[in-house]
Amino acid sequence: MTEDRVEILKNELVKKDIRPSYHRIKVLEYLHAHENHPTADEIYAELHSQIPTLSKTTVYNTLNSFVEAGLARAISIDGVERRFDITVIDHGHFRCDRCGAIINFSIDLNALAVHGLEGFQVTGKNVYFSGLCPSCNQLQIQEKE
Amino acid sequence: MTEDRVEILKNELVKKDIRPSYHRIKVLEYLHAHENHPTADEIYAELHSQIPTLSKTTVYNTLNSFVEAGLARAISIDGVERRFDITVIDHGHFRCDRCGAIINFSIDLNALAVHGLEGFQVTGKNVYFSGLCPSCNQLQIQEKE
DNA sequence: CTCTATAATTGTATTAATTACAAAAATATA
DNA sequence: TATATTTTTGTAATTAATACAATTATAGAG
Ligand SMILES: [Mn+2]
Ligand SMILES: [Mn+2]
Ligand SMILES: [Zn+2]
Ligand SMILES: [Zn+2]
Repeated sequence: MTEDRVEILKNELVKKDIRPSYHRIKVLEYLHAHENHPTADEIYAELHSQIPTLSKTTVYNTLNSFVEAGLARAISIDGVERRFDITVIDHGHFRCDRCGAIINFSIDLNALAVHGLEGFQVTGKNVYFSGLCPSCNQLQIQEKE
Repeated sequence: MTEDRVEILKNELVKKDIRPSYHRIKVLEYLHAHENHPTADEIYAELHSQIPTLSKTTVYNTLNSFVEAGLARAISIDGVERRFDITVIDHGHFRCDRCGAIINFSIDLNALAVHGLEGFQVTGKNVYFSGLCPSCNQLQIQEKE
């Protein structure tokens, strides 16, 4: 990890009024390096192997503060565990029912016609699709033969 | 509960290949009477007061079988607990960050332009919005004064 | 109707994600 | 340097949901 890379991460935190502690930088770095929607536990497992003193509570606290500050977003597509995503711009999430993979897709939410939310202040939008990813779809077809 | 009402509920279950046991009819009846997206625990609490022998496991089993059969849908908008909805036709869900109310809204999902899911088989679609409902929005404004 | 196989239900134990909280360590400020 | 504040730790608690074996109810055969 180069010095200026750390500076960029620090700056990202400071801009959101989050003090750039060592652990917070590490969590943020992890999120940038793993955009496949990791769980808190996956983040902890990886970072704990590098930083043996790291506590799981710190990982949870850090992730929650990131979400609250709008630096990351939490997605709860399967209802079992929350996952974290450093990409906060609007996009949808597809979850494969078979292999569990979570894949981004692009959507134009502004084009979505909505009725019944007159007078509501909408601040968050999540679109979750589910089904079978291409490879699992193939496997499913082969099994039926 | 009139006799023919029970017959209609029974028929609804049989059509989905679910045997119409007493408990299952009661859970289905509850879902029709409470379309405000109850949790498994809320359903259990109410039915348990009428049927003291009812087990929570039965409520969970029943709800899961309803979802699997496409008779109801599960929504996990807050990431904490699953909620159940007897309305399976496409609609979005708004959750108020302040009072926790979950409100339906109508959407035209077919009009939603999606890119990045070529080759995927999409079988489920969920749209979750969040923010402030009209009354909570008013309260929020008043507090800031 | 009686017997038996199958399905449904119960109740308890267990799992697992997340939070609560107080003590300890680190950091910033005077 | 001394003190106040923030961060982190570690453990305990919470809680939604599932696992599973025992019990009860139901349906079909004879
Ligand atoms: Mn994403
Ligand atoms: Mn609904
Ligand atoms: Zn897959
Ligand atoms: Zn509200």
